[in-house]
This record gives sequence, structure tokens and C-alpha cells, in this order.
Amino acid sequence: MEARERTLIAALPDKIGETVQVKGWVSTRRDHGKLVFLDIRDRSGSVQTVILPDATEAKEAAEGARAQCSVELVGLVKERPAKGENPGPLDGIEIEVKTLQVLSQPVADLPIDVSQSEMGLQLDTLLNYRTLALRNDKVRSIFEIFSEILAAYETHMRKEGFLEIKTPKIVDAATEGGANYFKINYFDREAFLAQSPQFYKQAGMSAFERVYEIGTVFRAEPHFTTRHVNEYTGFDAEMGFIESVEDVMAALEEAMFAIFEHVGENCSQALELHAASVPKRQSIPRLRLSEAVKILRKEYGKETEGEDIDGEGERLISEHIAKESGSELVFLTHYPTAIRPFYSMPSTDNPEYTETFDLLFRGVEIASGGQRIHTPELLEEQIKKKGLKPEDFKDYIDIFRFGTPPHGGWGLGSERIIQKILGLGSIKEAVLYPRDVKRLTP
RNA sequence: GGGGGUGUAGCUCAGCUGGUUAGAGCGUCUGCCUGUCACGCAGAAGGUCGAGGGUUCGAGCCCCUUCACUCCCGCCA
Repeated sequence: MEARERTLIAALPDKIGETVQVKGWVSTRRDHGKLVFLDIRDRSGSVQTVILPDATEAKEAAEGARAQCSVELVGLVKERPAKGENPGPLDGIEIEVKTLQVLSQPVADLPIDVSQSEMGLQLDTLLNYRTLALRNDKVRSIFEIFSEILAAYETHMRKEGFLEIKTPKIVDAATEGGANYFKINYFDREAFLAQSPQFYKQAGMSAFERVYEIGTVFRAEPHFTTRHVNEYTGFDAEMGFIESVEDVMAALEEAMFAIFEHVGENCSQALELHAASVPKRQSIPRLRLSEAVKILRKEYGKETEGEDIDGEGERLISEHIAKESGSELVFLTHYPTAIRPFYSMPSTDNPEYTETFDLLFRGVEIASGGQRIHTPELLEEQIKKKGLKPEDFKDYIDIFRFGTPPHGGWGLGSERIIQKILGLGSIKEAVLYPRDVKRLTP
């Protein structure tokens, strides 16, 4: 075979009449005896190829071209009648194969058929055969969106003057007071996997004013829901010199719509595959938690335990806000001090409440944040009120001994954004190789 | 951790008030096919009915134990 540069499938419409080399995977094979069709996919797209009877060498090679094998071929790019059912840029194009070479063959019968547009797999099956399942267009599109969301968040945050930082994931003490840490061996000592970059991003803020982090978060809670995993990617941010928590919500609101708009503009194919859409830009309603509780009682006859809101309550409030304002997002604000972490800033008018918020998107909490305490005195006081010992938080409190400005930030769950945009049944579908209580492989 | 649900072919699922040889679609394999595009047609292989025990003349189906998966609650992102 003469040396030839590879052509990506997406570039084929400009190459009609030319002989090109294409590399990719065989997705389906339609053998008509004398005439064989192979659909080939590469990273840029899919195209039909045809092997005519006179291409004897290619025909022989095509005998071994089973589904999902990788191939390299040379052929003539031709126009063909579009079938019209699924019109796309490559629908009117095909390659008449001259030579074909199988590069790598699947070793055994494939356990799942990834060429189907809807595989209809059980979650467990999907995850057991994850590497193969990722060949499926619809499954792959989830991670194409993920990649775009990463880019969108990064671009937006940098544009807003946030410095990207990476904080340690091997940590010493428990941060937020929970016991949900994975314990690891650290040389001759015990250490933990970070379940939040909280303290380090505040430290970063105290130097750089505005910081953000895209980082892995580890949670050792044995939860059994469709919206939890034990390892996920957090989009965190922390910003200094704020006037109030409103500045933080405004910044998060901008970040959310930067993500939604970027996905809307760059992922139309993926969105189409999932029959999904992103929210249109509009001001996100802010609702005090106490008001939300009243609405639940009045509109839905739902009584809540104390002043808090459960998963069902979050779904109902989201539904209510969508009906009232058309917004698929809502900020719930001013959570009681009792149910927020000790570093949450108490409201000046009523210290029973905090300057904090949760952000709900289509019924699920995707972010939480707030204004933080920035003086060591108040911090120690709040730590004591929670029944904790200030001595245990010495390194953390020290952050605030050197003129730390009023500040706040958020933690945002990236996989939850994708789950809710695409309407995925489980968040595990939005994680490449998810980790849960039972699953550590693949 | 508490509560529900489901385990039948490689995958997704039917399977009646318990009844004798356990089914379908997709996938796989074989043969035929020059325009298909989820090709078509004909045929074939493929099952310890999750596992163990029990009830019964007889169990995929009923009971007990156990394992696996899954969903809800809690917790959160």
C-alpha cells in the first residue's frame, strides 16, 4: 500500500472524487454476498463504505472484518443517493473500498451490541462492559458533553479572574466534621482522601483572591441512590472581597449559564441523541428555605421535619418554581445554622440562619455554597457551638489570622449537571468508571 | 444503615390458578443474496430458570435460607 495521509471521516465531503485512506472501527457490516457494506466510525464521525465484487482483495479482507474490529482502508470518495431518513452531512457520501486491512480483531463474541442506537442495558451490565459500551454513540456522547463542560467551566472562571489551583487529595484531619472519609496508609501514619477542597480553596483565596478547582472528591458514605457516587469531579470556587452571599450566587449563576450556553452551542448532536436541551438564560429565582417550607405546606400539603427540606421537597419546589417563573434552576437560601457546616457565616439579623444557599436544577441539588466566616474569633466560637474542639482545627483557623477578606464560594457537582441536562437515570452513567459501595472495577 | 423490587439464552425480556419437550426479539454461527443502511430470506447452536434446602405425584412458579443486582429513605455534590 502506498504511503498516504489519513483522512478523518468528517473531512470526506470535501474529498469527493479523491482516493483517501481512512482508519476506524467497523460498527456494522451488511453482507449481500457479492456486495458488502461496512459502516466505519472514527473520532470525527461515521461513513458507509461499499466493497464491490471486483475489489477481490478487499472483499477477502472484509470476510474477517467483524463488528468493532479496527481497520485501515483506502478507497474512492463518492456521492450517493441520500436515504433521507436520518439526514446528516455524511449521508450523501460513501467510500468505494479499494484495499482493506484489519488492524485488530475482537478476541471473542461481543457480550453487548454497541451498534444499536438504544442498547437498553441494565445499569450493571452497562458498567460491567464499560470499555466496550463506550463505543456506543449515545454512551460516548455523554463524555463528549463532559469534556465540553470541563472546558466551559475553565474558560468562564478564568475569564472572571479566577486562578486555577489543585489542592491536596491526601489530607490529615477530618475537615467538615463528618466521618465520611476513606482512610489510607501514608507511610507510617494514617491519612484520608479529601472529601472537599474546602479549607485549601479558602487558603488559596486568601492569597489569590479568586480561585477555582476542578478536582476529584472522595466520599465514603454508603449511599444507594441514583445521584451519588463515592468518587466524583467537583467544580469548586472561592472568591474574596464580596459584599454578601449574593455576589457568590451571581457568580455561580453566570458560571451555570456559561456552561449551558457552551453545551447548547457545541453539543447539539449529543443533545439530540438524548432528546435533551439546556436551560435558557434567565435570572435564577432566590427563595429563602423558610419560604420554600411554607410553599410545600400550602401548595403540596407536605410537612417537613424541622426547617429542612428532603429530596422530595427539592423536587416539588423545583416543579413549583418552574411553573411560576419558567426557571429550571432555583437558589434556596438562608439554611439554619444547625444544619450547615461551622464555617458558614451566620446572618447578622438572625444568627439562627446562615448566609448560605443550595442550587437546585431540575429537582436535584447540584451545588451548595455561601459566605464563609473570615475571622478566627467567630470561627472558634462557631466550632465550639457545634461541639467541636478549636484545637483540632488549628491549621484551618490559622488561615484567617492574616487579614482574610469577606469571602464565599461554592461546590458544584459536575456529573449531576450532566445527569440533569441529559435526563440520565443514574449519575453512574455520567461517570466513566464509577465507584460505589459495591463497585471497584472495571 | 433502614425499607421495597428484580434474578429465566451473550443482551433485553415473556412464561397463565404449580402440569410433563422453557419461549420471543436482538446478537452469534452456517447457507443464499449487486444498493443495503438496525439489509433481507432460510436454518442452527446456545439454559443447572442466581445458589442451597423444603412442600408436592409434579416447582421457573409456593415456602425458608443465602448471594447478586437495583430503586427509595438517610447523607450530600
